[in-house]
Amino acid sequence: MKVKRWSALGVRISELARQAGTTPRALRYYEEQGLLRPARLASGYRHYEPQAVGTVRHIQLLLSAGLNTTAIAEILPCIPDDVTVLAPTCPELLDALAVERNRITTSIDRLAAARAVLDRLIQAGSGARDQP
DNA sequence: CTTCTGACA
DNA sequence: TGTCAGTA
Repeated sequence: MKVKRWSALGVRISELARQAGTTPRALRYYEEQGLLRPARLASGYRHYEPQAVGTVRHIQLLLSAGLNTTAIAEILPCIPDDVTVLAPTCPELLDALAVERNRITTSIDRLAAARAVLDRLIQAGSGARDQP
């Protein structure tokens, strides 16, 4: 069996990006934000462990949930490397998540208010459109 | 050829 | 986030 025994436990940035469905640019950004801490090869290239794929997916999920990188940096360490589905590990995590939930609720309220303004504008102008 | 850092839009 | 430059 001719396996690539030298990198059997890790991949370089392009590979991880491919496996996680993202770009090398994003992975470097995550690291800059303290979300990833890849090892470095003698060449200076970043070296990611196999479980990094899961970590990146967690990051993307949290990002899509509206959390900023700072919040994710605090939450990530509460998630086991091998976990498949996101599940609370630390009790403090629940409080942090509640804070984020409130942040999202506030955003929704602001957007709803903005939509209400547009609704009024649209209704006020609907008559002028028929008889220009 | 791939990646790295820094930088610009 | 994409992309370019100049390297290693």
